[in-house]
Amino acid sequence: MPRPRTPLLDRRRIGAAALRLADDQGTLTIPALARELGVAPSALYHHVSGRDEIISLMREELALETSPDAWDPAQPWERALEDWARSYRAAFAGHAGAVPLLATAPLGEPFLYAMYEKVAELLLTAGFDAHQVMPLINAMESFILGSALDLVAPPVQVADVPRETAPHLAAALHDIPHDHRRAELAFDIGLRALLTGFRALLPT
Amino acid sequence: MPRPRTPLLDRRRIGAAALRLADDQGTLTIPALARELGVAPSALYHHVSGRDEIISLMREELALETSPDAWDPAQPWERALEDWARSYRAAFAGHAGAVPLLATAPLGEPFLYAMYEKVAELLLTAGFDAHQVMPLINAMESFILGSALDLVAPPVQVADVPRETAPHLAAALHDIPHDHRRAELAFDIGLRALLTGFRALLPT
DNA sequence: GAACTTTACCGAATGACTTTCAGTAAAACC
DNA sequence: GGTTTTACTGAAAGTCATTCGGTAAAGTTC
Repeated sequence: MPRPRTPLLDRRRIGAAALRLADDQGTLTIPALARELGVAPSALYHHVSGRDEIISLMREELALETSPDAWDPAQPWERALEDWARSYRAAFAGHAGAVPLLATAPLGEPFLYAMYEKVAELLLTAGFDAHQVMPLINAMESFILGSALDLVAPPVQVADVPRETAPHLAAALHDIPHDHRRAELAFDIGLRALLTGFRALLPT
Repeated sequence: MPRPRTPLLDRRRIGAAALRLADDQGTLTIPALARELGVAPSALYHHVSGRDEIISLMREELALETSPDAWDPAQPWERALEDWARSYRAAFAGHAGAVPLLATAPLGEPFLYAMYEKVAELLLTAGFDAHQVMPLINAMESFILGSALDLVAPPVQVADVPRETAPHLAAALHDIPHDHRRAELAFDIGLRALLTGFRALLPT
């Protein structure tokens, strides 16, 4: 009830607990988060302005958890870009339950600028036109974010598709896995296509 | 208070009003939706099972509003696929405020099967391997959905980027518009890259 | 066309949620 | 040692989604 001997909360702990909670519950509520942290709900408001800021802290935590050496800008640009995209998506995939929460109040935050800088340098030194760099980064990010959402999307169920009215769809669905590999297949083919398309933009 | 002479509600009206409301308010609440429709909040529950179903109706309404002849499968596959992607994204862009709501409980609904069937036929007759078709569709969809979210994402502000610590990012941000054209540039370059990459998958 | 059933709404109530604010006592500072 | 700051609690306000019993019109059956 009084001030505790040693602080129970800080922004880092709040973000981490929120991410953990959202990941396995699929939702984030202040009472549940407070319970997880062993404090009263109102205590949180001495550290953050509200729920939205907690979600921002979750993204920050996600970024901190992602190892910064997951990709190396010194490699050939295609390989480096691919590694970046994969590690970015893997960060989301590691907290699939929280993806809907993280995806919707999107990514304009200053702590991402270091990442953008690294990718921008990569693309500029690879020879891309300066005017193309941000659109390229944004396109990649859109694909990655969309793929993260796809990860938690309900798959098209083969059984639901009437073979008479949708024969081509039924054929395309044949042998497609229904677990996480479905989304991975889509991510793989899309990522490779993007990289191929990007390469074609380079001056020869 | 009694039963009205003529019904005030049906699922179509609910979906349309919800989409309109979410689009310009950015949020969807049952009381606000009921007010928009001129009924008590509880009246809605005689037509839908709950808020989630209303969101599903919003997507259905979005699909209905999208003109089905926006793209023609009889055209060359690259052109047809591009038109499909553009009309798909345009549907989201026409209700940008509702995108966060529509994006998160995604697209596994039966009323989309007709669209999938059309695209599947397109890709199969174009000569793509049957095993590639669903991954290709999913990848496209992820990119489109991510691009729709990007539409409402706060852009990286050039002013926030310190030129000393992020020189390449600052260079890449030079001359990049801050309005909707930013997202369009990214969508354009990404879409073209995907199409180029897809073409490379075809057997010669 | 009268009795019955069904339908489409209202109003009130419940429980969960976010957020605010006035205490409170320990910590930190001088 | 006294004052101020800090980090919490507890209660309360306001909103939301959802449920349920009531009501009178619409539809249905004979």
